Amino acid sequence: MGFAETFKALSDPVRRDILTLLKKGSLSAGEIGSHFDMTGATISYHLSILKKADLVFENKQKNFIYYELNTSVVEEVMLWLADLKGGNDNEP
Amino acid sequence: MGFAETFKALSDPVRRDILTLLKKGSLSAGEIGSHFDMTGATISYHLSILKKADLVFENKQKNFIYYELNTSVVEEVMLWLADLKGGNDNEP
DNA sequence: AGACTATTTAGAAATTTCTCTAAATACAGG
DNA sequence: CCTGTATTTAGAGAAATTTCTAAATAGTCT
Repeated sequence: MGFAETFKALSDPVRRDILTLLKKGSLSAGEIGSHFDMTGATISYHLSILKKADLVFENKQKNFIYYELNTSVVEEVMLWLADLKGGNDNEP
Repeated sequence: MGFAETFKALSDPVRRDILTLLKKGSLSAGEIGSHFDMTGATISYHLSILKKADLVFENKQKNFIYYELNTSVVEEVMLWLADLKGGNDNEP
């Protein structure tokens, strides 16, 4: 719930690739994992970081867990950057 | 020159604070350092990372080095995020 | 040139991050 | 209930990051 966690989450290439994958729609942990050359445990670790940063949320169905992009947090990060760039001094 | 470096650079709170400081205008390394409770060497390390990520550029004057925010890279990051969020599939 | 100031570089220690293997949990379906 | 599949948790090792102190550069000014 702070930018710290969000930016940290975005700082890893694997996690950014996961988010890009999720752009087209929700995917199960296994489906996500199949795009990478790493164990499911490692993917699970990355997903947990994205989840803690609120960049994704999960959706249990059967015994699959589907992950979905949380665009509202992406938007918050964009606002932070816009403020940095814009130099508008009216952000609290 | 890649997002990897840029996001990594943005992932540290000290470096984000430096960028926020630079929002109001350019500052010398020493002036930046005076806002933090760390040695000048550590600030220099953070500045080098921001510089490698092209998030700031430097400007020598007398024997001071002034650092300035590079808003164009901030904009590139915003575009990446906009694409992620928007799901507009027209980005090359 | 010499002294002084500003900043960076080098090396080392503490901490954090990423990845793996192995084991645990959760749940579905016969 | 038992077996099988999907995912997470725990523990450990390797690699990267952050910070410090001490020393090196670079440039100014008398």
